[in-house]
Amino acid sequence: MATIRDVAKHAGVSVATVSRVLNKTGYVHEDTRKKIEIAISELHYTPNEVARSLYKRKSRLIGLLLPDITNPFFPELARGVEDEMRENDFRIIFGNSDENTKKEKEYIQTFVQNNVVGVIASTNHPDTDTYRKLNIPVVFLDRTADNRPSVYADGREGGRLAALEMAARGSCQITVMQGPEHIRPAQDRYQGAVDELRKQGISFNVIKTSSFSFTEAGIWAKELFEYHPDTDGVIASNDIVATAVLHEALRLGKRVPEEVQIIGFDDIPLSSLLTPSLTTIRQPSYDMGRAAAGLLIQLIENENITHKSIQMPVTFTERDTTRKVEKHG
Amino acid sequence: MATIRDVAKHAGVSVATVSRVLNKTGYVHEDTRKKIEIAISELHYTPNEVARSLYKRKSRLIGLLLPDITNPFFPELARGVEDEMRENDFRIIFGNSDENTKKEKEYIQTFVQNNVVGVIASTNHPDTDTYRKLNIPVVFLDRTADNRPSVYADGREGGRLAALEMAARGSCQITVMQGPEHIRPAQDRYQGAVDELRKQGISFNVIKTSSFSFTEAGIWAKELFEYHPDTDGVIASNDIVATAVLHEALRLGKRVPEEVQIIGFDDIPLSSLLTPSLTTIRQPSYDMGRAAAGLLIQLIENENITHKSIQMPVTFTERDTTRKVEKHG
DNA sequence: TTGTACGCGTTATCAT
DNA sequence: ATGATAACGCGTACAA
Repeated sequence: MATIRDVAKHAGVSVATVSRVLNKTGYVHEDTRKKIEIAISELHYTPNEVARSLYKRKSRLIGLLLPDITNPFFPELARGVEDEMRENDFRIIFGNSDENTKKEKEYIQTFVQNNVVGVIASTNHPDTDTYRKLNIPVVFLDRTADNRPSVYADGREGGRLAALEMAARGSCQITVMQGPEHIRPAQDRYQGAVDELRKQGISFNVIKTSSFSFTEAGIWAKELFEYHPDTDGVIASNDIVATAVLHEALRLGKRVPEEVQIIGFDDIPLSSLLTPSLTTIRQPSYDMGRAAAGLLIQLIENENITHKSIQMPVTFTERDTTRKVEKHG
Repeated sequence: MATIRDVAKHAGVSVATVSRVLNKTGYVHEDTRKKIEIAISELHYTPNEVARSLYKRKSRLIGLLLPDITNPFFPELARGVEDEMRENDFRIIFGNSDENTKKEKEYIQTFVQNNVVGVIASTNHPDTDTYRKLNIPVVFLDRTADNRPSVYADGREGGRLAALEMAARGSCQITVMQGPEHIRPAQDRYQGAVDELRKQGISFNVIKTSSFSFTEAGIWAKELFEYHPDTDGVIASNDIVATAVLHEALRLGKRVPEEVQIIGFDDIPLSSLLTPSLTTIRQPSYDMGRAAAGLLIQLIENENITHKSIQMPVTFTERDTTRKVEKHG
């Protein structure tokens, strides 16, 4: 790899001058600029980001920490982050935390060791030293932290919407699936749904689920129809669980949506390809990723910005696991 | 952030000695080691990876370039790569190429600028200067390159298997979906299926598809049943397309697998949750990711290794979009 | 066993 | 308008 020195020698100037044209800083004669540009292209020179980063004590790298890219909700987020970052010439060091505090810490540490200029994290423990003592900007994505920049969807409203629409479509033996306790957005959804159901005086059952994994989803689904066989409406904690519930309902010979209605949460890409296609509360995941990246960039470029958070709207996305209804409301 | 100098001062020794204990190199008295270790932990010192990388001209970073993390096949690969890399203390700079040569080039360039020690790439153009002129190890993942280290599944055998099993289950009006022309593994599968079908003297139709995107998959599916309404067996180019075909078949009131059998390719996580669940040719994606990472690490640590490639086995994964059959063969 | 000093490739300051 | 040079934080000869 050619260095700035090689370029300088090749062009017959000093490294300082080369540096000036590279960074468009200070004055440099048009002719020498030309010479230098020629030298650069002849030697295929590209600046060493590492040396740059060492001197300036900041890189063009950001850290992205997600629970598990294998969960279909996260690739959308990641892609949003990536696109926005790429357009602004930032690159991403990526890690999966598995919601494991130790892994989180390790990743955050190596992020810092690599001089990242900012971090986007989806964590259940934003209020720990791991993040609090970080002296670079952090944006929390999907999971919120009070008083810290974050981007998340309105889970409560989502839960409310799900309950509202399900009730409007005539289910009266509703089972609400309560997502993992340690995942705040899951609890928000749950609360939103429960509040609305109570408000409407509709009785309901609850099934607790402790993860969002594909393999376990099937278990909760079985449990649901075993404990509450008369269920005629399921508000699932997310689309993965909803998919498992749909699968199980059909396996049991129940007609969907005639006998059982199902509403998911997230709107992952495959939801629309299921049969029947899944009615769900949509989160704008890709846009959330982009928004988080945009916010982080602001924070990076403008230290003293008011710590703002962005709550994204959710939308009831009607498909075929719910019955049609006349315009209501 | 504390530097090695701070530690040295704090411990009353020189930076060289501190460096020695950090890297476990050379001799250092037990007592001074103790002092230094105390200083390190008191100052919460962690070495600056950037300075290290600059000096050694190599980092602990590798570049991972995938077409699109939003395609459900890739998260598995990525996760495999990540797990193996993390266990070996490497971190990952990640990018999506969208199979776009320009983005690829840009990413590879910044990978180099950041001193990555190796690259894992899933590209359709491995035989370009972008990769050929790279003087760090590269492993091609999923997409092969002749004579260069790569990890990929046996697509041809997969196609053959699909045709074999479909024929054994009595479909005789088979439609084969031919994946995107520029994606080699897609063509391998296709060829494998076609060869077997020809060998068995079974007639078949072909539907060409030019992408693996969710949105377009539905279009090919519609096309399929429009052009070849008498199809009683579909060999899809991957699980996404298969899912769309299943969706469309059911929408048209066809019974699956009684009237139409469907076999996908990949075995993405949701395949088993569809109703009926999808029979498919499984690629061990996660293991492929791990294998690629493992191979890359070997290449990094041992320059002069014989350029080996790893072909992973595919397996017929029988579920409910194909009919049951007595043990055959 | 430990310390001094140089170099990794840049940028920025200060002369010229 | 341009050049010499001191940092940035670390690792390693070489000297002590």
